[in-house]
Amino acid sequence: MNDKIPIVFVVDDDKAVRKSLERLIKSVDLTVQAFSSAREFLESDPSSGPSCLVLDVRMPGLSGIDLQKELGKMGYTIPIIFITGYGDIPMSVRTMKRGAIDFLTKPINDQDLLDAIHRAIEKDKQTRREQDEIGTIQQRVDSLTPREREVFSLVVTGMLNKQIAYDLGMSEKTVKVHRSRVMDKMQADSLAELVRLAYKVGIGLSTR
Amino acid sequence: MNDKIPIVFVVDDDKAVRKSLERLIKSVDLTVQAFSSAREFLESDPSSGPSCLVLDVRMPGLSGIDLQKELGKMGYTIPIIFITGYGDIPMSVRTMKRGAIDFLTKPINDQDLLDAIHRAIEKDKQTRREQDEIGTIQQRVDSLTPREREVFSLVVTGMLNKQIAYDLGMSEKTVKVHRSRVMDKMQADSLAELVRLAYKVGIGLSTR
DNA sequence: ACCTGTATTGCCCTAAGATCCAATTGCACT
DNA sequence: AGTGCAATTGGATCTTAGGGCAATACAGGT
Repeated sequence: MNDKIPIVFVVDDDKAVRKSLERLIKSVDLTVQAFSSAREFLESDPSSGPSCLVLDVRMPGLSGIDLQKELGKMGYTIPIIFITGYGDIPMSVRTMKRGAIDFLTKPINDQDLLDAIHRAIEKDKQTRREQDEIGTIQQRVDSLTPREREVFSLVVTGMLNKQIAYDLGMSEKTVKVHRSRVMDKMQADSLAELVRLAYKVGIGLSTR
Repeated sequence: MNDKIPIVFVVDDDKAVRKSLERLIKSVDLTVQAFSSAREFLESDPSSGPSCLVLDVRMPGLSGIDLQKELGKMGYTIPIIFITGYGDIPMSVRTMKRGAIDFLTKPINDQDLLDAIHRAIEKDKQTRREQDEIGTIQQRVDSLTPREREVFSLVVTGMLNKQIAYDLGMSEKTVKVHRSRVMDKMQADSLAELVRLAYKVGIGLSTR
């Protein structure tokens, strides 16, 4: 997934600006896909590879700010670089607080934009790496039966089979069986590994 | 440590502004300490309790921006809220990218500032909690002998005593002794706990 | 009625970890 | 020379974990 070619999305209602940005971005061998409205971007397929979004703040219909909020609500984490001709400080600060990578004012300095794009893509790659990893782990957790999950969460807190058995009202042997299946399904070859996996998906933290 | 009374530091060269900010902040039962220059703040004792910094961007001598950079270099993580009468977008964005909590323009809206202060203090509390925790763990790690540390880092990757012994060229018995001491010194009562501790100080991650 | 998946438990055996006691070696510091 | 710490190893014992084999029980779906 991470070895795909990065894509830079551009959303700006001004055709001349889009053309100019596309040229600039292509000049450093990045792939570009431009949209003339936020709506259009929202209706496109989300990228499966590393990407970022160069977004005009001010547009008719859904503004860049609105789009950022919308993507946030939807759980999208694509890094955003704002560009604008008519911004003010409170606006730039709000977007930065919401996680924007950068907020550039026109006239845009080409190098600043390209730097921001590269930072954004690196960040997206990192985010995707992490999300891929927890996604894989979560799938394994999902494959556990309810009982296995219970045993799992107690095992990773460091409890002995004996204690787990008492807690869940079952025999020690049963715990062992579940425990063994958990190790199998989670593809962990040691308790240490299992604890690490649990940590990443936030299991067994209730005891702290 | 975290139960101490929060302190709000104010750094502004304008006496009238300082007075006004002090009044505002005291009105919500927070403790304030004001400085008239960045230098003065830098030479004061760092706060041991939760705190934040309300900082004027523009000042004679070391500016607010400079102070932020300086604190960054020194590894200080105190949350900063900038206030300014003469700012521009690039400046606000740079400070936000460097981690500022907020960037407010004059005339300052009282409620906005108080909200930012509360966010900042909450964030500082959280940071301190985390740093306290890893500090405690690190102390324990430091109390380990070199050999114990080696065994430690291999144990938390899930290796068996037998394998560790082979890797380090010692007998299995010796590994057990070190392992036992590690558990003692780290105050871990289970392997799971030990792995968690290691994770927090970044030990045993080289294998991933 | 039959099959599958899940949950459960017993018995037995092996491997691994935890503890206690005891002893040797090497190094740095006094 | 003597002390103290770190590293090392052996032996004996006890507790845990893990796996194999077998069996029972129950719920759902075909």
